Amino acid sequence: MYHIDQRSPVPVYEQLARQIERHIVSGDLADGQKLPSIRELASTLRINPNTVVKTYRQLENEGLVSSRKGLGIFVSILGMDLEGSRDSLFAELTDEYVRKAAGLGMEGDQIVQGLTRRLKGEN
Amino acid sequence: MYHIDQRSPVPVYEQLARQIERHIVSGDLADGQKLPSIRELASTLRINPNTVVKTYRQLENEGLVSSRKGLGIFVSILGMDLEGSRDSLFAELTDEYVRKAAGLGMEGDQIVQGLTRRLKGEN
Amino acid sequence: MYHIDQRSPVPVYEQLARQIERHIVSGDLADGQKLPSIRELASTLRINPNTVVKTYRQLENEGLVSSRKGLGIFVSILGMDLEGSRDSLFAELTDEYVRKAAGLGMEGDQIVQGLTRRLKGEN
Amino acid sequence: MYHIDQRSPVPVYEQLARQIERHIVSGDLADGQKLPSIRELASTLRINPNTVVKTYRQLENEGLVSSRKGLGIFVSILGMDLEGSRDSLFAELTDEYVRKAAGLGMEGDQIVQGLTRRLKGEN
DNA sequence: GTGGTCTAGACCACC
DNA sequence: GTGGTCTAGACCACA
Repeated sequence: MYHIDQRSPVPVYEQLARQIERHIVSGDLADGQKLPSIRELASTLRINPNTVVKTYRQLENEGLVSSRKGLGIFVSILGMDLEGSRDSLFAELTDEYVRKAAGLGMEGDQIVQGLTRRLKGEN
Repeated sequence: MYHIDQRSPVPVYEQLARQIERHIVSGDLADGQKLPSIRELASTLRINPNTVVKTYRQLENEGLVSSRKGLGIFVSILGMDLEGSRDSLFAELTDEYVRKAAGLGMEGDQIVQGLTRRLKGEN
Repeated sequence: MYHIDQRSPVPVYEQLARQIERHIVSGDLADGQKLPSIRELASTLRINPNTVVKTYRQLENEGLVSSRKGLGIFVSILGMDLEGSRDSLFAELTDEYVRKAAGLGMEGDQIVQGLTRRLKGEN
Repeated sequence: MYHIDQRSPVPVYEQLARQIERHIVSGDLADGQKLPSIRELASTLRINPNTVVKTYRQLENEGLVSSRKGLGIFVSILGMDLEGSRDSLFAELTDEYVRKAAGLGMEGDQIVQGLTRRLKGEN
């Protein structure tokens, strides 16, 4: 479900938070839905439970989830502009992608073509 | 010339190495060309010379540059498949991009459309 | 356990890496075994922790060890041809030895005899 | 004639000095014999003339050669115990060899056997 | 506690 | 001037 790269310099809790954030913003995780328990998620991803705690705390600080003692962690996005957030995150992703591809000497059309080909599984 | 984000979790020496790598692989820095001296680059980027040393050492381990005492650091890509490296790096970038966008609930066509729109500056 | 010659032109971190490499390749340090912590080894050898970091980093680049944050550095030689590495290292040592002895005017038999005598402690 | 490893941490002038020392001690270079001129040796080995100067100066400090202005550098080993020096240098070489091989888990007999095999070109 | 990064500043070898 | 090594000491992330 989630993909963790232990060797990445990006902290594990950060990688996880960003992935969950995308799932929430995409609507994949609906409002009010319960997230996996800390122990369960830690066990599944083979990471330290403390790391999951940190992830959930961060998401809570960002106002994406809220914890209810004894019950668990729940998606909590009342009144949030989901579509706006999604577009904003996608714009960030895209800019980073274009910037790095530009560093490889590629320009607009080439990037689009390269992406299209890759999506078709041609290379 | 190079852009360092001090707040990124990616180490400074790694950010720098990846940017120089792209410049080399893109052909922007030709074989045999001299890179900026350690002290000069450190001064320009306002980072410690040791950090630049670490960057150059990493590039040397990757076989992209070679250092000559008293002379400097030079691009050294004899017998390297530049085009292959470029394609490989682009494929990595693209896969990461697609994976993250997929987390936002987007599929192939939507991603291409979103990228195209962004490149046209429509949003 | 390890012996560092501060006056040698060979960098301290390199001396240490080569000695640990031999211990690993010889099987003295088994796969998965934990190496001494950076601070501990630095303290024992009376060198700066950063120097040990450099040693461990080099061994990691060579694929002999792998580090896990908060846990330590571990021997990691999955799928490595240990015996081949050992033979290769021994061949290097031997060639260097023979080359230098040849510079002293000694030939095959004399070298073997000299070595044998020295091993017996006769001189 | 002489073999220089530019990537070695051992300074070039030191590598060269040790090789010439061995040639002198072995009798290969007899007393009074003229060494190659600085420019000639530098040109042959493709190193900086200053480096050869440093080598010759070091050998002079060790009392193995003496320079005569306008004439050149000459082997000068009057009254030296050549055989003793040779044995001493060989003992050093051998001890270093045995120590490193021991680090690979090899003991006396194995080392002798390995050396013999290598000399016969069997591996 | 662990490893990892970064800074500051020193000294060395080579050109 | 160049790169290379080492020390000292600080701060961070992870377990």
